[in-house]
Amino acid sequence: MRVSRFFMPLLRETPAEAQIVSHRFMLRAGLVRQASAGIYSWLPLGHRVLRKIEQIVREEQDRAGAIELLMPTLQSAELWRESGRYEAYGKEMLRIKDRHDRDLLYGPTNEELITEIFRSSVRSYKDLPRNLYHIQWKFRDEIRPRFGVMRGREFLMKDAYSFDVDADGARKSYNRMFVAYLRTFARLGLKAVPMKADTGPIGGDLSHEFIVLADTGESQVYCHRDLVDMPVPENVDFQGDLTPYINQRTSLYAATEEKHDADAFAAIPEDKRLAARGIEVGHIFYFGTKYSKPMNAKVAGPKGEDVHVEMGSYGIGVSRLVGAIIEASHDENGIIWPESVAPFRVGLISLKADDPKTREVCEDLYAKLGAAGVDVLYDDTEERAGAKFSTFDLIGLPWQVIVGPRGLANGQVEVKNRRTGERQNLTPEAALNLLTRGNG
RNA sequence: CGGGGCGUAGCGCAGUCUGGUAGCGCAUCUGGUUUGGGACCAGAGGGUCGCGUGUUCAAAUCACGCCGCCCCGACCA
Repeated sequence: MRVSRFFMPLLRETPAEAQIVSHRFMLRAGLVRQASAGIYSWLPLGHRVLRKIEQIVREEQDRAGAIELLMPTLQSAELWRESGRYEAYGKEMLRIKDRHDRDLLYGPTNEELITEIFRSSVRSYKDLPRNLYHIQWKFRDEIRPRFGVMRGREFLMKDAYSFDVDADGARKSYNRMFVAYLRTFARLGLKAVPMKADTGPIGGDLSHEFIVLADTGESQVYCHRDLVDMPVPENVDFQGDLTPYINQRTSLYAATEEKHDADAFAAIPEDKRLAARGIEVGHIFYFGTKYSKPMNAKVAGPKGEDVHVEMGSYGIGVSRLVGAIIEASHDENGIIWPESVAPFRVGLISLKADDPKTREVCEDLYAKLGAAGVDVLYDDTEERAGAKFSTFDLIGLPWQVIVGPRGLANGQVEVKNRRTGERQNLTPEAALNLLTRGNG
């Protein structure tokens, strides 16, 4: 993509409403624009990041055996009356009437709808287990939206729902999501710690929140320090026994404030105690028959008896993750994207767009990087060099290739790593080689 | 929803107390000089002062009502 043809409205000054660093950078770098309180338009740069996160989430859900579908944003109130939550949910739920005066709602979550889909189609325990998920916009009419996309009213969420014939199976489904989440957050460049959590209005007796540690986090959390850098399971057999991965983590203390046990925390060796702020990026629940009973979701068991299915639900805040990643990865100059979610992998900066030699080298690199499958944002404008440097540091692409007459006099371009600040002077061929390595 | 604050050009703000017909910086456009870390000079464009009602010869400024947004608290992926 050429900057001269892209749509990337940057702000040089920070809008007054942005209080935390991720919100400031998201506005300044042109990732989002607020449409109204807690509701955002995603501009091209932000949209690319959102899609990349979504894709990683999708791949790890699929790997763990979950199956994607797509449910609507608007739901009929009828189903919610069945579960009793139409009354219970309160003002957080946005209620709408259609032209026939029928009650609709903008879904804050989808347990009722997925249960309806399941109960109308599945009859036998032989069709279990199943885990169905979708990635869809949700709306919760927060009393006070804040922190940009971290606490919006409209947000993109991955929510999965598991169905099992018994509690033992449900526990296995829960464990599969637990491990899938560890892998997902690691791929997003985050250190997320699973913590014992409050189940809230969704209910149930087994629940973990996945917390990214950040000073601006909304939750107070307590855990054993070793959990933070614990390596992520590789080459997982999701059909096999996952309990060792779970036990490894749940045997160490980790809890959010609601579930905090001061005595258990004090039992941790002092140098391993960690009390910190955190951002909740995922939440998994096992809630048994909470919805299958009132909504009568049953299958025939092995002996021909009717059993209410055992369910769990598993959320990841996709749009919130954009903010969380920035909170966890930035410096004073701007965002530092992990390679896996960067809107472009490489920024190609022409320092003198009207110099024939500079342009020739840039165009050649742009074409060859593109041909090698590398996402490149090529600044071909006639802006001044300093402005371009500031822009690219702000938008945080992992690599910058800086091309100008001064370097080309020695046959070299400069490759800068955004995270480390490390610079190398290389021939254009060597730069190309470096940036296409390991990029299929 | 309770408490506090803000709404004036795309962004950041001054002007409001003490009414007199709107200004600064950045951004934008034109011309010129520049050109490796947010250039300089000259000129230009851009504002129903959030909306409505009222007071007044006259309202960004005063009064009342409404709307929007932000911050602190209780709730949440």
